[in-house]
Amino acid sequence: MDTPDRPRAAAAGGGGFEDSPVFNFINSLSPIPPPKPLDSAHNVQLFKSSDLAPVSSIFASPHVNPAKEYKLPIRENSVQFSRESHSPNSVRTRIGATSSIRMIRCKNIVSENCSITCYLNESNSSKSSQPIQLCGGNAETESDKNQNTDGKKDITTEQDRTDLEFVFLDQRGAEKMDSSQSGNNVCENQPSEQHKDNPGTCDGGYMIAHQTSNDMLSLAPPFEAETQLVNETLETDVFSCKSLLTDGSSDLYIQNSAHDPQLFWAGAVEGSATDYTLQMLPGACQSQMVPNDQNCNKLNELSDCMSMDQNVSSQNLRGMRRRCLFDEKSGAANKGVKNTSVRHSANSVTPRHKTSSSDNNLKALRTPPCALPGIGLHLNALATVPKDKTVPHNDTQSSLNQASNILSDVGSSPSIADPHTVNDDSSQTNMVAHVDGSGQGSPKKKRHKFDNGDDTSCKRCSCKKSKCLKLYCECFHAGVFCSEPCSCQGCLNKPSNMETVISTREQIESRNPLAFAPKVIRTEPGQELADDTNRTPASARHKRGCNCKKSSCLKKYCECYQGGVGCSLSCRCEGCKNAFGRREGVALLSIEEAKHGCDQKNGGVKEETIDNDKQLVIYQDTDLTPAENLLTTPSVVDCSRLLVALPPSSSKRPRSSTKLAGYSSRLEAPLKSDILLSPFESYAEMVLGDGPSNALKGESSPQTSVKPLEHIIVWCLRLFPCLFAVTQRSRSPASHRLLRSWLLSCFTINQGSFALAALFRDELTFYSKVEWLYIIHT
DNA sequence: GAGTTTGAAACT
DNA sequence: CAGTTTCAAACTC
Repeated sequence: MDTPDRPRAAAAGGGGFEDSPVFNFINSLSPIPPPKPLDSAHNVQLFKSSDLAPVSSIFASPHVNPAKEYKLPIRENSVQFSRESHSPNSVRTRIGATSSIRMIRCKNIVSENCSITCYLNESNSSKSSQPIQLCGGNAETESDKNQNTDGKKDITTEQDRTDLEFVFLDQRGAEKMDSSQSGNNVCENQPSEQHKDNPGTCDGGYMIAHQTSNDMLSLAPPFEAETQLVNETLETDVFSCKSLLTDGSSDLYIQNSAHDPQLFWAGAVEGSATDYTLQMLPGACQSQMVPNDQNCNKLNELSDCMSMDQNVSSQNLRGMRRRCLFDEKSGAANKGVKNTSVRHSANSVTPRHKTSSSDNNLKALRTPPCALPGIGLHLNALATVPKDKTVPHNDTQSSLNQASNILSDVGSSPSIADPHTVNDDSSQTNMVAHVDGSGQGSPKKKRHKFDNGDDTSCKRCSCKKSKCLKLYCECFHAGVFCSEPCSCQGCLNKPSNMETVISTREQIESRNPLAFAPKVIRTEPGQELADDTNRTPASARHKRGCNCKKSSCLKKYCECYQGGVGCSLSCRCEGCKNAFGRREGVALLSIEEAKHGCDQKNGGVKEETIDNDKQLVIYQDTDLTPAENLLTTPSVVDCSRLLVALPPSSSKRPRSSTKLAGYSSRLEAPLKSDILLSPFESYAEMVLGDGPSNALKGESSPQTSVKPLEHIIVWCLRLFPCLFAVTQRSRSPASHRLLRSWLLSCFTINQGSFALAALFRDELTFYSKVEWLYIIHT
């Protein structure tokens, strides 16, 4: 394990990427490269073959799914902030995970005197990092340099003076940035007219802060060059979180790449893991900034720094999308709300100014709820959704979901919110719109279903006495700010009360670390949503069991039922009749059957139709067991727990054996795939030392020769090849050390698994483009 | 839409 | 940790 220094082995092109033909090729690509069907297909296939990831979604080419394309604007629009609207409150942010990214729009930053040095990747020509001087507030710059160390303090301090609002964006935010469809520009979402013509031009100034420890950051960049950029940036402290915070003079808004600001808290929905992660991380915040206004041109390139070059190719878009999944999900509700507008402006994004002018309040954010930072919140939450609530899901997108779900499984996540995730898919979009339309006049309940779908979307709570600062409040629980749709009274769950909200969350979390964890954790991500789908339903577990007495676990009072999962041994329910699986251990199938399935060790996924319910029962690959064991309640460990029955609504879903087959292959393939396996092995060896390869191959039971932690790592790597790829590309020994230490620390704390999950998820998300490169290179 | 039921969260 | 109270969602009418 202590071999961080080891050379990244053979895998993926062990050589420096920047030197590789692929790298050169990528750099030479025009910002708006033509789609490459073959590549995408290839990529998809590769991923499918792997356990992980749903590459397909990641790399889905825009062309393939036009609908998605126009979706991006939606999300971005979903949250609209006006400049003026930002509240004077300072927000204390936390980094949900290593890769959490903050995007902050700097008001008039350009006009300010501050000089900011950024290393940007020139989209086309200038490849590597070039320092860019931005004008901002001097104070910022200096403060950054001096104050990097303690972001929190700085932030707090700032509160006093502050005009600043901080929102920590998780990767989603980054994704958004990346998401610039046409131009790779941060500005992508900006008014279409402007941007299309001038990809490089942004009217607004945005600052993107990437919060992570320096080390972590260094890890992140797939390529040395990028890494270097980041590191340099960090070193210079040009944009440390502190600096941003410290600069009281400047108005900072949080915005996503789009003009319309969206607030996302890192790990908003997710569980407590985030917190831990943060704590573990070395404190410095790193940031990348994207300037607003005219300077955007230069700054646009920053986005590249964050996640590969968008320039790279159309594939970037895919990556974007994939990353965007979180957002999209979160934005589901928003979509619904703004759906109409979205349609109208399919291509154009609402200028932030519009919003700003109209909304001065944070409420402007209504559409996109803000995920609360920090404590207990994280992305994992993509959640479980009762089938009936779920929105159709696109295969391609599923990749992320899978990953996230898996993680969430592993960890806790948040999701509370659970359910109702929305996908990028065009179909999804339609669905959302449809729903939305129906919901517009519909009562709160109906709206609820959809809103909940989004992890980060507003839950439309109607709290009266809790002030939306207790778990009773769905919004609070989900880590989002209450917004317009809410009918709460005396609500304190607002950006203006950040401190209160955060402290309250901390309090609650300290009491119960799992408080913000999702009630139901799914093993497989988002697939459950699938409409189209064939997607296998995810298996799910309970964070903690239900305690139903009168509802017989047949109503939504039951968390398990609501989450679309069966009750488990961890439940304390009485008279359980959960349609998704009874507590006694038998869901739709008898335990024996389940065990039989496990024994067969088909590994893959088996699909069975249950005549009675027309539900799908899936046996999950037992390979996952090790990790699950760590993360699961002991009581739930047996094979039966892996059973998942789709909610009744799912019965409608068409089941395509084809896709299922694909899925199964995905699960199985990784082990068999030379392409992926090899890298993993090398990585495993690097990290774990000799011998792990077997574990990776599945030849030996993990427990056999690998220590628990190591085993987990191996498992994670199997699940997230991209992580491997990323780490492998990170040449910095420090990166490896950091990764290792981080993993270790994750497990030293309670719920470390959650943190781990968050870590990996973030890595996955953040580096999706790297993945792409990796695939190509391979 | 109002009232009831329910079970989780909060409190003691 | 158990019992009670509070709370807001789910549900019913």
